[in-house]
Amino acid sequence: MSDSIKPVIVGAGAPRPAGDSRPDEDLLAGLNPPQREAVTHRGPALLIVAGAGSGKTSVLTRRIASLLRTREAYPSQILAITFTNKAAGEMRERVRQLIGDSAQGMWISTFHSACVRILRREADQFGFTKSFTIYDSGDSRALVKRLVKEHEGDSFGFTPAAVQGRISKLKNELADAESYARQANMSDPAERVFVDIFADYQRALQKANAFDFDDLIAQTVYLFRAFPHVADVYRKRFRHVLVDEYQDTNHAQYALIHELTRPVVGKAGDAFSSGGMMIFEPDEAPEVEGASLTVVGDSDQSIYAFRGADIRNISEFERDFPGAKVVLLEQNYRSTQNILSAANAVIGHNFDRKDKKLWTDVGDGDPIIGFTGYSQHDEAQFVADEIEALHRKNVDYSQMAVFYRTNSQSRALEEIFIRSAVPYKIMGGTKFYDRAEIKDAMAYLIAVANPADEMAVRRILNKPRRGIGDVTETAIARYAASEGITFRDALANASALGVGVKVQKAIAELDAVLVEASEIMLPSSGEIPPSTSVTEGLRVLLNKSGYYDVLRMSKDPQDEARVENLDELVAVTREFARNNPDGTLLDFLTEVTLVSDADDLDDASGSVSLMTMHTAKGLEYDAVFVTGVEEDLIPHRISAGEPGGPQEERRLFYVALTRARKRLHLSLAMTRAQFGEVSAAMPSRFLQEIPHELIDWRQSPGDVNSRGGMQSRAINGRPGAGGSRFGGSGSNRYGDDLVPLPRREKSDALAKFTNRIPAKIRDNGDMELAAGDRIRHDDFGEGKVDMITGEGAKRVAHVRFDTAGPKKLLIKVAPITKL
DNA sequence: CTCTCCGGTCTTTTT
DNA sequence: GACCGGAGAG
Repeated sequence: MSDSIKPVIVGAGAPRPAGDSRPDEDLLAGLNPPQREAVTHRGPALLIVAGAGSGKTSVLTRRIASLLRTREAYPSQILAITFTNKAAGEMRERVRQLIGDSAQGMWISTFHSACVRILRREADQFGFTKSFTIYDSGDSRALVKRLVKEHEGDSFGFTPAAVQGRISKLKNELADAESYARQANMSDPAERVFVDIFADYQRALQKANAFDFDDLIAQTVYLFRAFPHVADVYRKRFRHVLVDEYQDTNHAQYALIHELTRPVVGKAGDAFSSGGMMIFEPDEAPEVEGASLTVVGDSDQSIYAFRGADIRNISEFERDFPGAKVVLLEQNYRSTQNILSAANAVIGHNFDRKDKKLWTDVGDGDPIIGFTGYSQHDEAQFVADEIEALHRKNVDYSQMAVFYRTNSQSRALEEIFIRSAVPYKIMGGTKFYDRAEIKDAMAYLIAVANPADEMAVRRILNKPRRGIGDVTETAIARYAASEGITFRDALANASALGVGVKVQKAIAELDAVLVEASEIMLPSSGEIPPSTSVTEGLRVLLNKSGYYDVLRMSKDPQDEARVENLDELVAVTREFARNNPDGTLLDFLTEVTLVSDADDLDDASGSVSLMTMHTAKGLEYDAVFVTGVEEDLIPHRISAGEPGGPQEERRLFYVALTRARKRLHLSLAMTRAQFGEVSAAMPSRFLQEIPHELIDWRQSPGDVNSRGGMQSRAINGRPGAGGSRFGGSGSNRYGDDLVPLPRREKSDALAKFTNRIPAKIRDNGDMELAAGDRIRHDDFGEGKVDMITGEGAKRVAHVRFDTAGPKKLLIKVAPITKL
C-alpha cells in the first residue's frame, strides 16, 4: 500500500503503536517463525504454501483474528473462502474463540455459498429473480438427458454424463454457449449438436430461473464484468479476501477472486459515502485500492483437476499478483516421522513439483501396518479387527477413519462392520438428499418457491400416482406454450387442457395443494412468514398431496423406510427454523443444495468415519486405514490414460497418507468383486514407492499369493526395489512374489472368501443370549459368549471363538446359532 | 396409464 | 449387481 493513500476505512483509526507490545501478541503464542510471518505480514497479496499438517487452519484463523484485533478491519470487511461449509463453520468458531463475538458479520463461506448470497441480491439485474433455485448435479443431469434425447445426441455418441461434464468444464473456463459456438468447428455435425444442446441447456436454466453449480461462480463473474458499479460495491466492502485450498480453485473461481480484489477506479467527485474520511489524489489514483488477498494452498494436495482445478493458479500466483509475499510452512505438527517419510517418498515421484519435504520433531512413531486380504471382505475383516484392537487400547472410534478410492468400496466394509458391531458412519456416498422420496419432497418445495422451475413441477406431477401420464404432461406443456404462460400456471386451468374429467380433477387438486402451501410459506399478503412455516408447508404438501398416505398404505417394506426419511426431512426443517429464526423457504432450499458430504460430519458421534480419499481432504485422525491400495483403484483405471492422471492420483494417495496422526494402515485385496464378477487385483505401484523398512506387513501380497503360505518376504524385500518404474505395463513391475493371481477357475480360497457375505442382511429377531452360552458362527466357528452389552436391536455379544479369537457381534444380524 | 420384465450399461473422485 | 429405458400385457 502506498503512503499517500490510506483507504482503510477504520472507524477510530488509531494507528498501531510501533515497536512495543502488539494488540495481537497473544495470537502469536506457540507459532514458529514462518507461521508468525503468515499471521502478521501485511500487503497486497500473500501466498502461504502450507504442507499437510503444517497448521494452516490455525494460521488462517489467527490472521483473521489479528486483523480484527488490531482494528485494521471490521468483520464486515472480511471475506474468507473455504472448501466446504463445514470448514467454514469451524473457521468461524475458531475465530470466535480467539476474539469473541465481535467476529460477527464476516463472510466465511464456500465459493458457492458466497456467490449465492451475491446473486440473490443482484438477480434482478440480469434476467433472474431473487427466488431462483439451484440445480444440483442430479437435476442438471436430468435436464441434459432430456436435451440429448431431443437432439438425438446419442447417434453422435453423446451420453448425458459426457455432455454434462463438457458443459461443466466449459463453464469453469468461463465459456458460455455463445462464445463457445463462435470458435467451435461448426462443420462437424457432432459439434453443432453439442452447441445446440449447450445453448438449449442454458436457455432452460434461465427459463426455470435456476442456476447450476458452475453457474453460481461463472454468472457472478459475468455480473461483475457487465455491471462494474455492482462489482464496486463488493470491492469496497471486502478489504481482506482470504482463500483456503487455493490449489483446488478453477479458472472461474480465480477470475472471481481477481474481480473482487481489483482496485475501484472512481471518477472525481464521485463521493464515497462510507465514513467519508478518505483522502486520495484527485486524478489517476484509484478511489479504493484493491483488497488485500491471502491464499493458502499446497500444490501437492491438488486433487480436483477433474473438475477444473488449475494448479497454475497457485504456481503462478506471484506473477498474477505483483508484490506478493510467499511464506512456506514445512514443519508438520500432525504425523509421526514414519508416516511423513512414506508420504514424502510417494509424492517425490511426481516430477513436476518443487521439492519440499515435510518434517516433524515428534519422532518415528509406530511402523506403518500393511495387510493383504484374499478378498475385499477379508481385507475388511482385518480393518474391523484392527479397529477393535485399537479401541481396546482406548483409541476412540471417532479418532479412526477408513478411506477408499471409490464409493462402491464402502459396501464390503459396511457389511463386515455391521457384523462385527463396529460403530461407523459413512460420509458421502448415496446421500440423504439423493433419495427419491427426498428429491420428490424437495421438488414440491421448489414448485412453491420457484414456480418457473418446470423440472420440479414435472417431477411432482404424477407423484404420487394420480393418473397423469406422458400424454397429459405433453398437453399441459403445449397449452402453456400456446398461452404464453408457465407450466406451473397451466395447472390452474385444467379444464382447458382437453383431457379427461378424472385427470382434470387430479390436476386441480395438485394445483390447490400448491396454492395452499404457497399461502403458508409465501403469503400473498406480503407479510413475512415465520421460519417454522417451512415445516408447516412441507407437512401440508406431503399430507394433502396424498404422498404420505400412499407410502403408509403400501405393503412394500421399503416404503416404511421412506416415510421415516420424510419424517427426518421434516425434522431437518424444524432444526433449520431453530437455527435460522429469519430463514425463508429459499434459504432452506439453498442450504440443503449446497451442503456437501463432509459437512454433516460429526466428530463427537463415537463412530469410525468411512469416506473417499477426496472427502478426507482437510481432516485428520489418530488412526487411518487406507484400503484398496491396488492398481486400477489407486491409481484408478480411468485416470491412467489421462494426461496428468497418475500424478493426480499420487497426490490423492499422498493426501490420504498425511491424514494420519499416529497410526497408518495400508491394505489391499488380491481379488476384488466388482460388477458381480471376481477379478484379480495387483498391488498399487504407489506401494512400491514407500521404503520397505517403513511397512510392517502382517500379511504381504507375497504371503497371500503363494498358496502354501510359506513365503513371507515383504513386498519391498529386494534392495532397491523402490525405483520409479511407473508408466509401462510390463509384467515385472512387481517383485517376483507380486505376480497377480492367475485368472482361472476359482480356487478353494476364492470360493471361500469372495462370497462370504450374503446379499441380504439376516435378522435373528430377539435371540436370547447370555454370558456362558456357546454359539456357532458361519465364518468363525464355535465360541463362548463372554458378555452381552447394549440394548434392543443394538445388543452386542462379546464372544471368544475357539479358533478365531475374541470378536464382537451384533446379535440381531450376525450369522450365528445358539448351541 | 401402470406394472413388470428384460437387456444393456455401467462406476472415479464433488461443490 | 444396480439402475435405467423400452417393450408388452392388463
